[in-house]
Amino acid sequence: MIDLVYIAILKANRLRPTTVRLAVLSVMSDYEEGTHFTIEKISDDLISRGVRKSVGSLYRTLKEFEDSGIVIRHQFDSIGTVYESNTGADHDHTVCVVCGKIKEFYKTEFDSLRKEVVSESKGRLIKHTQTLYVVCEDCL
Amino acid sequence: MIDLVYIAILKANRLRPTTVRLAVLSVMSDYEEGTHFTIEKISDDLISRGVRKSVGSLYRTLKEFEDSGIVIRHQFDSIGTVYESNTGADHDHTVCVVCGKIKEFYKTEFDSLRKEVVSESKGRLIKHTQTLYVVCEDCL
DNA sequence: ATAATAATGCAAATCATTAGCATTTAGATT
DNA sequence: AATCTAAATGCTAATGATTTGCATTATTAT
Repeated sequence: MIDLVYIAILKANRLRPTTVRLAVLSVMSDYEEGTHFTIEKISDDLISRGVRKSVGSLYRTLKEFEDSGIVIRHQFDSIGTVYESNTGADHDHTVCVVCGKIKEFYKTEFDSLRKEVVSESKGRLIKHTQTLYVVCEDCL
Repeated sequence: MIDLVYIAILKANRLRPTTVRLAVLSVMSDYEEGTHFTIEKISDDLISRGVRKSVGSLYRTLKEFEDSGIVIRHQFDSIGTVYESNTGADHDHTVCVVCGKIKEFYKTEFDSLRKEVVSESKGRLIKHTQTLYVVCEDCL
Protein backbone atom coordinates (compact mmCIF):
# COMPACT_ATOMS: atom_id res chain seq x y z
CA MET A 1 0.00 0.00 0.00
CA ILE A 2 1.07 3.54 -0.68
CA ASP A 3 -0.29 4.34 2.77
CA LEU A 4 2.84 2.93 4.35
CA VAL A 5 4.45 6.33 4.38
CA TYR A 6 1.46 7.91 6.09
CA ILE A 7 1.29 5.10 8.59
CA ALA A 8 4.93 5.65 9.41
CA ILE A 9 4.36 9.38 9.89
CA LEU A 10 1.48 8.70 12.24
CA LYS A 11 3.31 6.01 14.18
CA ALA A 12 6.26 8.32 14.60
CA ASN A 13 3.87 10.69 16.32
CA ARG A 14 2.13 8.04 18.42
CA LEU A 15 -1.08 8.44 16.44
CA ARG A 16 -3.00 5.39 15.32
CA PRO A 17 -3.32 5.11 11.56
CA THR A 18 -7.05 5.60 11.28
CA THR A 19 -9.14 6.27 8.22
CA VAL A 20 -9.61 9.95 9.04
CA ARG A 21 -5.93 10.60 9.64
CA LEU A 22 -4.82 8.66 6.59
CA ALA A 23 -7.39 10.39 4.44
CA VAL A 24 -6.26 13.82 5.61
CA LEU A 25 -2.61 13.00 5.00
CA SER A 26 -3.53 11.72 1.58
CA VAL A 27 -5.32 14.86 0.42
CA MET A 28 -2.56 16.97 1.95
CA SER A 29 0.03 15.09 -0.05
CA ASP A 30 -1.70 16.17 -3.24
CA TYR A 31 -1.15 19.82 -2.42
CA GLU A 32 1.91 21.56 -3.79
CA GLU A 33 4.53 22.41 -1.23
CA GLY A 34 3.72 25.76 0.35
CA THR A 35 -0.02 25.38 -0.14
CA HIS A 36 -2.19 26.86 2.57
CA PHE A 37 -5.47 25.11 3.12
CA THR A 38 -8.54 25.34 5.31
CA ILE A 39 -10.41 22.57 7.04
CA GLU A 40 -13.25 23.23 4.65
CA LYS A 41 -10.96 22.61 1.71
CA ILE A 42 -9.81 19.32 3.20
CA SER A 43 -13.43 18.34 3.67
CA ASP A 44 -14.30 19.31 0.08
CA ASP A 45 -11.32 17.47 -1.33
CA LEU A 46 -12.25 14.38 0.64
CA ILE A 47 -15.79 14.56 -0.66
CA SER A 48 -14.60 14.88 -4.24
CA ARG A 49 -12.75 11.63 -3.62
CA GLY A 50 -15.96 10.08 -2.43
CA VAL A 51 -15.01 10.21 1.24
CA ARG A 52 -17.03 12.13 3.79
CA LYS A 53 -15.61 12.82 7.24
CA SER A 54 -17.26 14.75 10.04
CA VAL A 55 -16.01 18.27 10.63
CA GLY A 56 -15.53 17.40 14.26
CA SER A 57 -13.05 14.70 13.35
CA LEU A 58 -11.29 16.99 10.92
CA TYR A 59 -10.88 19.65 13.59
CA ARG A 60 -9.60 17.06 16.03
CA THR A 61 -7.24 15.60 13.45
CA LEU A 62 -5.79 18.91 12.42
CA LYS A 63 -5.24 19.84 16.04
CA GLU A 64 -3.40 16.56 16.63
CA PHE A 65 -1.34 17.19 13.52
CA GLU A 66 -0.54 20.66 14.76
CA ASP A 67 0.49 19.37 18.17
CA SER A 68 2.66 16.75 16.50
CA GLY A 69 4.27 19.30 14.23
CA ILE A 70 2.90 17.67 11.08
CA VAL A 71 1.13 20.89 10.14
CA ILE A 72 1.38 24.53 11.12
CA ARG A 73 -1.69 26.61 11.77
CA HIS A 74 -1.91 30.29 10.87
CA GLN A 75 -4.45 33.01 11.48
CA PHE A 76 -4.37 35.73 8.88
CA ASP A 77 -6.38 38.93 9.03
CA SER A 78 -9.48 38.79 6.81
CA ILE A 79 -8.59 35.24 5.75
CA GLY A 80 -8.91 33.31 8.97
CA THR A 81 -7.40 29.99 9.90
CA VAL A 82 -5.28 28.11 7.39
CA TYR A 83 -2.87 25.22 7.67
CA GLU A 84 0.21 24.17 5.77
CA SER A 85 2.28 21.06 6.07
CA ASN A 86 5.35 21.59 8.16
CA THR A 87 8.47 21.15 6.08
CA GLY A 88 10.63 22.26 8.95
CA ALA A 89 11.89 25.20 6.95
CA ASP A 90 11.45 28.42 8.86
CA HIS A 91 9.63 31.13 6.94
CA ASP A 92 7.19 34.00 7.16
CA HIS A 93 4.33 35.01 4.89
CA THR A 94 3.07 37.67 2.58
CA VAL A 95 -0.68 37.88 2.08
CA CYS A 96 -2.16 39.85 -0.79
CA VAL A 97 -4.97 41.99 0.58
CA VAL A 98 -6.65 41.97 -2.83
CA CYS A 99 -6.58 38.38 -4.07
CA GLY A 100 -5.72 36.66 -0.81
CA LYS A 101 -2.76 34.79 -2.23
CA ILE A 102 -0.35 33.60 0.45
CA LYS A 103 3.37 33.31 -0.24
CA GLU A 104 6.32 32.44 1.88
CA PHE A 105 9.62 34.22 2.31
CA TYR A 106 12.73 33.73 4.34
CA LYS A 107 15.57 36.05 5.22
CA THR A 108 18.09 34.92 7.76
CA GLU A 109 18.68 38.50 8.93
CA PHE A 110 15.24 38.54 10.50
CA ASP A 111 16.28 35.74 12.81
CA SER A 112 19.30 37.54 14.15
CA LEU A 113 17.23 40.64 14.77
CA ARG A 114 14.59 38.64 16.60
CA LYS A 115 17.24 37.01 18.75
CA GLU A 116 18.56 40.46 19.62
CA VAL A 117 15.14 41.64 20.66
CA VAL A 118 14.55 38.63 22.87
CA SER A 119 17.96 38.67 24.48
CA GLU A 120 17.65 42.38 25.20
CA SER A 121 14.48 41.64 27.16
CA LYS A 122 16.14 38.62 28.80
CA GLY A 123 13.42 36.23 27.63
CA ARG A 124 13.42 33.00 25.67
CA LEU A 125 11.99 32.86 22.16
CA ILE A 126 9.43 30.11 21.66
CA LYS A 127 8.10 30.92 18.22
CA HIS A 128 7.25 33.88 16.08
CA THR A 129 4.91 35.00 13.37
CA GLN A 130 5.47 37.68 10.79
CA THR A 131 3.07 38.52 8.02
CA LEU A 132 3.39 41.21 5.39
CA TYR A 133 0.05 42.32 3.99
CA VAL A 134 0.71 43.49 0.46
CA VAL A 135 -0.83 44.15 -2.88
CA CYS A 136 0.91 41.52 -4.96
CA GLU A 137 2.47 42.07 -8.36
CA ASP A 138 -0.51 40.58 -10.19
CA CYS A 139 -3.01 42.80 -8.39
CA LEU A 140 -1.11 46.05 -8.85
CA MET B 1 -15.90 70.17 29.36
CA ILE B 2 -12.91 67.86 29.33
CA ASP B 3 -14.69 65.99 26.56
CA LEU B 4 -13.67 68.64 24.09
CA VAL B 5 -10.58 66.71 23.15
CA TYR B 6 -12.56 63.55 22.51
CA ILE B 7 -15.14 65.47 20.55
CA ALA B 8 -12.39 66.87 18.42
CA ILE B 9 -10.93 63.42 17.81
CA LEU B 10 -14.32 62.11 16.74
CA LYS B 11 -15.11 65.09 14.54
CA ALA B 12 -11.75 64.70 12.86
CA ASN B 13 -12.88 61.22 11.91
CA ARG B 14 -16.40 62.21 10.89
CA LEU B 15 -17.90 60.38 13.85
CA ARG B 16 -20.65 61.99 15.89
CA PRO B 17 -19.69 62.56 19.51
CA THR B 18 -22.12 60.16 21.10
CA THR B 19 -22.22 58.83 24.62
CA VAL B 20 -20.83 55.42 23.68
CA ARG B 21 -17.93 56.81 21.70
CA LEU B 22 -17.06 59.43 24.30
CA ALA B 23 -17.26 56.87 27.08
CA VAL B 24 -14.95 54.48 25.25
CA LEU B 25 -12.43 57.24 24.53
CA SER B 26 -12.59 58.23 28.15
CA VAL B 27 -11.78 54.80 29.59
CA MET B 28 -9.10 54.36 26.96
CA SER B 29 -7.46 57.59 28.05
CA ASP B 30 -7.03 56.15 31.53
CA TYR B 31 -4.90 53.31 30.21
CA GLU B 32 -1.15 53.70 30.18
CA GLU B 33 0.37 54.09 26.75
CA GLY B 34 1.04 50.67 25.30
CA THR B 35 -1.82 49.02 27.16
CA HIS B 36 -3.59 46.25 25.28
CA PHE B 37 -7.24 45.86 26.16
CA THR B 38 -10.21 43.72 25.24
CA ILE B 39 -13.78 44.79 24.60
CA GLU B 40 -14.70 43.00 27.78
CA LYS B 41 -12.25 45.14 29.72
CA ILE B 42 -13.73 48.28 28.24
CA SER B 43 -17.16 47.09 29.24
CA ASP B 44 -16.01 46.27 32.77
CA ASP B 45 -14.26 49.60 33.15
CA LEU B 46 -17.36 51.40 31.98
CA ILE B 47 -19.48 49.50 34.46
CA SER B 48 -17.12 50.35 37.30
CA ARG B 49 -17.72 53.97 36.36
CA GLY B 50 -21.42 53.33 36.60
CA VAL B 51 -21.95 53.28 32.84
CA ARG B 52 -23.34 50.25 31.05
CA LYS B 53 -23.14 50.01 27.27
CA SER B 54 -24.33 47.15 25.09
CA VAL B 55 -21.66 44.86 23.72
CA GLY B 56 -23.10 45.37 20.27
CA SER B 57 -22.36 49.07 20.49
CA LEU B 58 -18.90 48.44 21.85
CA TYR B 59 -18.09 46.13 18.97
CA ARG B 60 -19.43 48.68 16.52
CA THR B 61 -17.52 51.48 18.17
CA LEU B 62 -14.21 49.66 18.27
CA LYS B 63 -14.61 48.73 14.63
CA GLU B 64 -15.23 52.36 13.74
CA PHE B 65 -12.21 53.36 15.79
CA GLU B 66 -10.15 50.76 14.01
CA ASP B 67 -11.30 51.95 10.61
CA SER B 68 -10.51 55.52 11.63
CA GLY B 69 -7.09 54.57 12.89
CA ILE B 70 -7.89 55.58 16.46
CA VAL B 71 -7.10 52.07 17.67
CA ILE B 72 -5.25 49.07 16.30
CA ARG B 73 -6.66 45.59 16.61
CA HIS B 74 -4.47 42.54 17.14
CA GLN B 75 -5.12 38.81 17.21
CA PHE B 76 -2.63 36.93 19.31
CA ASP B 77 -2.44 33.14 19.58
CA SER B 78 -4.05 31.85 22.76
CA ILE B 79 -4.94 35.40 23.81
CA GLY B 80 -7.43 36.45 21.17
CA THR B 81 -8.46 39.91 20.10
CA VAL B 82 -6.98 42.94 21.82
CA TYR B 83 -6.87 46.62 20.97
CA GLU B 84 -4.44 49.40 21.71
CA SER B 85 -4.69 53.07 20.98
CA ASN B 86 -2.82 54.05 17.89
CA THR B 87 0.04 56.38 18.71
CA GLY B 88 1.26 56.27 15.16
CA ALA B 89 4.55 54.78 16.28
CA ASP B 90 5.34 51.64 14.34
CA HIS B 91 6.12 48.63 16.52
CA ASP B 92 5.78 44.90 16.90
CA HIS B 93 4.97 42.75 19.92
CA THR B 94 6.31 40.12 22.24
CA VAL B 95 3.77 37.97 24.02
CA CYS B 96 4.75 35.84 27.00
CA VAL B 97 3.30 32.38 26.50
CA VAL B 98 3.25 31.86 30.26
CA CYS B 99 1.80 35.01 31.78
CA GLY B 100 0.33 36.55 28.65
CA LYS B 101 2.06 39.89 29.09
CA ILE B 102 2.27 41.88 25.88
CA LYS B 103 5.17 44.24 25.22
CA GLU B 104 6.15 46.32 22.27
CA PHE B 105 9.46 46.60 20.49
CA TYR B 106 10.83 48.46 17.55
CA LYS B 107 13.93 48.00 15.45
CA THR B 108 14.32 50.02 12.33
CA GLU B 109 16.31 47.25 10.65
CA PHE B 110 13.17 45.14 10.42
CA ASP B 111 11.62 47.77 8.22
CA SER B 112 14.40 47.79 5.68
CA LEU B 113 14.30 44.02 5.51
CA ARG B 114 10.56 44.03 5.00
CA LYS B 115 10.89 46.59 2.24
CA GLU B 116 13.47 44.37 0.56
CA VAL B 117 11.15 41.40 0.69
CA VAL B 118 8.27 43.33 -0.80
CA SER B 119 10.29 45.01 -3.52
CA GLU B 120 11.82 41.67 -4.50
CA SER B 121 8.32 40.34 -5.09
CA LYS B 122 7.32 43.58 -6.88
CA GLY B 123 4.40 44.18 -4.54
CA ARG B 124 3.32 47.07 -2.36
CA LEU B 125 3.44 46.79 1.42
CA ILE B 126 0.18 47.75 3.12
CA LYS B 127 0.86 46.73 6.70
CA HIS B 128 2.60 44.02 8.64
CA THR B 129 2.38 42.11 11.88
CA GLN B 130 5.20 40.49 13.76
CA THR B 131 4.82 38.80 17.11
CA LEU B 132 7.48 37.03 19.13
CA TYR B 133 6.06 34.44 21.51
CA VAL B 134 8.46 34.24 24.40
CA VAL B 135 8.86 33.23 27.99
CA CYS B 136 9.48 36.59 29.58
CA GLU B 137 12.20 37.36 32.10
CA ASP B 138 9.78 37.20 35.02
CA CYS B 139 8.45 33.79 34.01
CA LEU B 140 11.83 32.19 33.41
C1' DA C 1 -38.62 73.45 16.81
C1' DT C 2 -38.61 69.99 13.42
C1' DA C 3 -37.24 66.84 9.97
C1' DA C 4 -33.75 63.74 8.43
C1' DT C 5 -30.09 60.74 9.59
C1' DA C 6 -27.31 58.17 12.45
C1' DA C 7 -26.61 55.65 16.82
C1' DT C 8 -28.18 52.59 20.39
C1' DG C 9 -29.97 48.57 22.94
C1' DC C 10 -31.76 44.42 22.73
C1' DA C 11 -32.40 39.92 21.15
C1' DA C 12 -31.84 36.75 17.67
C1' DA C 13 -28.66 35.05 14.17
C1' DT C 14 -24.23 33.61 12.55
C1' DC C 15 -19.79 31.46 12.29
C1' DA C 16 -16.10 28.79 13.67
C1' DT C 17 -14.86 25.66 16.86
C1' DT C 18 -15.45 22.44 20.80
C1' DA C 19 -17.57 18.93 23.73
C1' DG C 20 -20.61 14.97 25.23
C1' DC C 21 -21.83 10.66 24.39
C1' DA C 22 -23.16 6.39 22.18
C1' DT C 23 -21.12 3.54 18.63
C1' DT C 24 -17.28 1.74 16.01
C1' DT C 25 -12.48 0.60 15.23
C1' DA C 26 -7.49 -0.40 16.13
C1' DG C 27 -4.20 -2.87 18.69
C1' DA C 28 -2.99 -5.84 22.35
C1' DT C 29 -4.05 -10.16 24.65
C1' DT C 30 -5.54 -14.68 25.09
C1' DA D 1 -8.80 -16.03 15.20
C1' DA D 2 -11.84 -14.34 19.12
C1' DT D 3 -11.88 -11.13 22.65
C1' DC D 4 -10.91 -7.20 25.35
C1' DT D 5 -9.58 -2.34 26.17
C1' DA D 6 -8.62 2.10 24.91
C1' DA D 7 -8.92 5.30 21.42
C1' DA D 8 -11.37 7.32 17.47
C1' DT D 9 -15.51 8.65 15.11
C1' DG D 10 -19.95 10.73 13.96
C1' DC D 11 -23.55 12.97 15.48
C1' DT D 12 -25.73 16.73 17.68
C1' DA D 13 -25.82 20.10 21.02
C1' DA D 14 -23.11 23.68 23.22
C1' DT D 15 -20.02 27.41 23.23
C1' DG D 16 -17.93 31.91 22.56
C1' DA D 17 -17.12 35.69 19.94
C1' DT D 18 -18.96 38.69 16.87
C1' DT D 19 -22.66 40.54 13.78
C1' DT D 20 -27.22 41.87 12.41
C1' DG D 21 -32.22 43.45 12.26
C1' DC D 22 -35.14 46.45 13.95
C1' DA D 23 -37.73 49.43 16.89
C1' DT D 24 -36.42 53.35 19.77
C1' DT D 25 -33.61 57.35 20.88
C1' DA D 26 -30.25 60.86 20.16
C1' DT D 27 -27.71 64.25 16.91
C1' DT D 28 -27.32 67.35 13.43
C1' DA D 29 -29.04 70.13 9.75
C1' DT D 30 -32.97 73.11 8.37
